[in-house]
Amino acid sequence: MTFTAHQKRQAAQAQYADGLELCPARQLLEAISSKWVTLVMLELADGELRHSELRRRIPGASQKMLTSTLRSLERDGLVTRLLTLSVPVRTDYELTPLGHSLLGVIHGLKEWADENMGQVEEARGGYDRARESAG
Amino acid sequence: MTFTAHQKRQAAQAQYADGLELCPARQLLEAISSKWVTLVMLELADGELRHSELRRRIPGASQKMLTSTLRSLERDGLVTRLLTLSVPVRTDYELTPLGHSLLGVIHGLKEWADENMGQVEEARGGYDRARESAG
DNA sequence: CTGTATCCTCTAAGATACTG
DNA sequence: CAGTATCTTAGAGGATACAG
Repeated sequence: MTFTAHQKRQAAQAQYADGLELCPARQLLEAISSKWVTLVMLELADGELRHSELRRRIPGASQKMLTSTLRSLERDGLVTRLLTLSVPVRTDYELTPLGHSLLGVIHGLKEWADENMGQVEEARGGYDRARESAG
Repeated sequence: MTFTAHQKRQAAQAQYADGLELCPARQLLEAISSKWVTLVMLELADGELRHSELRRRIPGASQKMLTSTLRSLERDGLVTRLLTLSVPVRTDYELTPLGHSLLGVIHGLKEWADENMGQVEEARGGYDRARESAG
């Protein structure tokens, strides 16, 4: 059995892609770039909150997305879920120590963004204007 | 004209979502979480590289994705593109100062990931095992 | 109140083929 | 060598209805 150059390239790409999935930094990026993750974590920074309170504070998130975000945070060991079996039910969410430590990284991102996204904004404007006039 | 509670909620969500798009931190996350952005930037950390060299170093990226990643980095003012009109054509890519500064944030992410993704990995395993046995 | 189950849409990412 | 143009697909995100 022999392979064409094309097949070899495909194989290399597939292998590289698999390796990427295992890269810790890649996984972290995928975890925190999901739309509501950082917002939820920021809200929980000052202490535990009920599900309904989170919903009130992050009105953009649908109920489904909020729950699924919280589930993935819980699964990743970044948030703990406390269920109180009263009627009606009550659930509180709280950051774990690991979650708090991740919050540090998120603040780093936020800081850079606040300081530099203006420049990025400008660059985008310039780039777009150049294409517009040039075609 | 009056509105139902449902319509009001919808409006609030839409408005909140629009605000989110404008949030610098959100934009930053969207910019760097695109699949090949960080890899390209890391490769360019030590100096300029040709298109073909980048392609060789990041075999997982298709030609299309590499070009489109480089375009968006250029648009954001993070990378400069130097075109040399020889035959065949030659293009070199290099980080801008802004790009280098962003690299610092990326290293922060990477560091946290290297130190802590093991714990996340463990938490995931525990969570999944618990569901498996409990159902 | 909290959470699940469906269905739907939109787009990032990829495969492929072509041009200067 | 570098880049563009199409077509396809998988999955994130969302709307809605229902359940414990």
